[in-house]
Amino acid sequence: MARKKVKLAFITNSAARRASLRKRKIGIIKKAEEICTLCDVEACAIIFSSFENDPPEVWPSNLGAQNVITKFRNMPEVEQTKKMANQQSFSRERLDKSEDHLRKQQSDNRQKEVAKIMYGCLDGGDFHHLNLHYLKDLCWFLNKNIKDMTRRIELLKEA
Amino acid sequence: MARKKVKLAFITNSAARRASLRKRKIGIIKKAEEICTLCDVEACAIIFSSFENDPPEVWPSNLGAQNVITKFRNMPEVEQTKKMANQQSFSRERLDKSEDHLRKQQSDNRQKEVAKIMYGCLDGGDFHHLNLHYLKDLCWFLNKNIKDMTRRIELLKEA
DNA sequence: TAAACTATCGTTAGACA
DNA sequence: TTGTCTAACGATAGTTT
Repeated sequence: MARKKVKLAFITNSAARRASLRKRKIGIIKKAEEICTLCDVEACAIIFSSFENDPPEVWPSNLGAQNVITKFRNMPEVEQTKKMANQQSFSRERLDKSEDHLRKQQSDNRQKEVAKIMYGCLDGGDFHHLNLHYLKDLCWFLNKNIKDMTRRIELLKEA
Repeated sequence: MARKKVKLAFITNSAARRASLRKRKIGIIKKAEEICTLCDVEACAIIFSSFENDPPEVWPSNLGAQNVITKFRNMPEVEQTKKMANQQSFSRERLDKSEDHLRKQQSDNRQKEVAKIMYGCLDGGDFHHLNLHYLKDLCWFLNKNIKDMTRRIELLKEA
């Protein structure tokens, strides 16, 4: 995309690949932030580097991503795949049941986690000892709440 | 980004917002495909439209995303958040336990789902009755297997 | 509404520090 | 290795179908 039209294929040179990955990860996340701001969507992105001990890039934060994932999993996907081959209907039914159970547990876990964080905030604790990972989550969570509250204030103003 | 430098804020005009969302979703997914091809990463993206009955954009496919999500959830996130405030250690411990249980179930479900699809393939069934959603999943799954096999062949050649 | 178009803005490959 | 620079490539806002 610069100085030369790049061929869309695996970059064999691992230093160049690493450099490209680093830049493009930043690019994608910027795009994600833009679409979020401009169009007010809920979204998440997870990128696992192929370089073994790199941590995955998780956007907008660990917690933020998990929230979107939960919403995604709670979708009625079942409706879309229900009309599959009859021969598969039995195992499909068992799977659906197991998935429903899983989804319920996920919702419960999410609620517990969110509550825990909220309590942590309300405790008026000192957050200096928390690591970056957790702070990123917390930041996302607070931003989300501010956004929701702003929206509710706007609605009240209109009424 | 064209004809005019756009202000990075919520687009109040809903027709314009919708148009922007449509274009930018395509853009992001293209970027995701590129980073995947160039740098060989495992990644997924989920975008929920704020327009109510739009289905969410899920890339690379429903199944593909779920696979990445499972990998993400199986990460030792616990390690990163373990050293939180002591006052929270008890609920944290309970949560960890519950999360571990959840992860195990997710892995199990994933395995069942993948097996189900594989069996469907091996049955030599007719896929014409399947909907686009499921075909996208299947396509992703087969591509993944081809990629893995190609890699194994390359390794064998070297040896 | 959604395509197609295209001028303009944004991204990034390659070179260097 | 990562950060900065910038020419060239790519994405997209606004406009027209």
